[in-house]
Amino acid sequence: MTEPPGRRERKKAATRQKIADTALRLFLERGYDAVGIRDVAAEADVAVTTVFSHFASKEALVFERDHDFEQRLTRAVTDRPPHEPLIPALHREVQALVRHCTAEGSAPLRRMIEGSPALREYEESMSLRHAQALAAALAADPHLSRSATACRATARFVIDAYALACQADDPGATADEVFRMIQAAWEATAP
Amino acid sequence: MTEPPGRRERKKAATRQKIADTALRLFLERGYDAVGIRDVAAEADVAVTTVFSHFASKEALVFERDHDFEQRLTRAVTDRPPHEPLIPALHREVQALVRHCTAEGSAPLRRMIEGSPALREYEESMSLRHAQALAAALAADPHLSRSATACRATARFVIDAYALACQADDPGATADEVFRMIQAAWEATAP
DNA sequence: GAAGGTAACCCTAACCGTTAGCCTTTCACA
DNA sequence: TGTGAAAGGCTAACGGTTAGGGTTACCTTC
Repeated sequence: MTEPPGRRERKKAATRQKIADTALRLFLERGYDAVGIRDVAAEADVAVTTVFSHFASKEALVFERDHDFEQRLTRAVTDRPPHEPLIPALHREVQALVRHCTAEGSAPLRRMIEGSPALREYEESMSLRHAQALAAALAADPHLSRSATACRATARFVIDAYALACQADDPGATADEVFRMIQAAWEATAP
Repeated sequence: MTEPPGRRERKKAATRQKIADTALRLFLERGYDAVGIRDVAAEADVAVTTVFSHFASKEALVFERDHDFEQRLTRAVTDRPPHEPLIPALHREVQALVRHCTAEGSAPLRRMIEGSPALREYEESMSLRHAQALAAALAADPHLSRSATACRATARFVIDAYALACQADDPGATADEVFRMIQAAWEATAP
C-alpha cells in the first residue's frame, strides 16, 4: 500500500496529502467558514484547480479518510467467520467505529463538523452512500436469504445507530441499545 | 387560513407563490441545473434578492410544501386516539404520505429530484430534521415511556421507511415490510 | 538514450448561488 | 395625514466551482 509505484504517482499522492493536511490545519486554526479554497491552495502552494482535481468539493477535504468507513462496515459482513450471526458482527464493528470517532483527538474535528451546516449535510449524504454499500453487501451474502427491502432497511438502521451513537452522551450504551432494536427488527425478517 | 389578513400580507403571499410556481415550471421545462436563480427572478419579474427573501436556497424552491410532511408525522403521534398503539398509527400515516409522493402527477418532479445530487442531498437533510421533530414528539408522549435513544432511533427508522418506500418498485409493500421490522424493534424497547 | 504521449499541474476568466449595503415604494396604524 | 416599518429593488461583491488552454515532468517505446 505504501510501496513506490513510480515517481509520478508518489508525487501525486504527496500533493494530495499536502493539500489535505494544509486544509485541515487551516480549518482547525481559523474555522471552516473563515478559510477559502483560495487560502488552502495558496498555503499548500498549488493552484485552485489542483485542489479540485484531488477533491470533489471543499467539504470532501474534511472527510479525507472516510473510505475506511465504508470498507470496514462491508468487511464486517463479508469477512466474518462462516455462520457467525450478522448483527453482533455489525454491532462490534460499529462500536469500534464509534470509539474511533469519539476519541480524544477527534474532538476539535467533531466540533467543527457539528458547527457547520454544510459539513453536516455532506456527512449525511455520505451516510446514504454507506448505507447503500452495506445493503449491497447484505444482499450478496449467501447465508442471509433476506429480501432486498430487509437488507436496505437493516443497512439504514445500522447507519442510524452509528450516527446516533456518535452524538450521544454515552456512545457505547447508545449503540448497545439501538442494536438491541436492530436485532429484533432483523429477526422479524427471517424467511 | 386563506382569509385576507391585510393587503400587504396578501401581496407577499402572492409574490411568494408566483416565484414558486415560476421556478417549478422552469425547472420542469428546462431541467433544474439549466435554470439559474437569475432566470427564475427575471421570469417571475422580481429581483434576485426577493427570491432569497422568500426561500432560503435554490433547492428550497422545489420543496415548497414540505412543512406538511413534518406536521403530519408528528400529528399522527400527538393526535391519535388515546391508547391507540403508536406504530400502526405511524404506519398508516407513512402509507398516506408515500401514496401522495408516488402519485401520477408527482412523477416528473420525482424524476427531477432523483436526477440532481444537490436536490437529493437537500432532501436528506430535510429528513434529518423531520426525524428530530418526530423524535421530540415521541419523547413528549406520556403514554410511551421510552428512553430518548429509543425515541430517536424509532424516529429515524420511520423516516427510513418513508424514504425506502418512495424509491421502491412497490411502495406499499415496502412500507409494510419495513414497518414490520419497526414494530419488532419498538417492542424490544418496552420498559 | 532520444522521441512521443500523457498525466499532473498552472493560470486566467468566468459562472452561479448567495449576501451586504443602501435606496424606494407601499401599506398599516395612530 | 403623517410616520414607521415591511417588502421589494439595484448594484456589487464574495466564495465554491469549472472551462479552456498552456507548460512541465514523467513514463514508455523504440
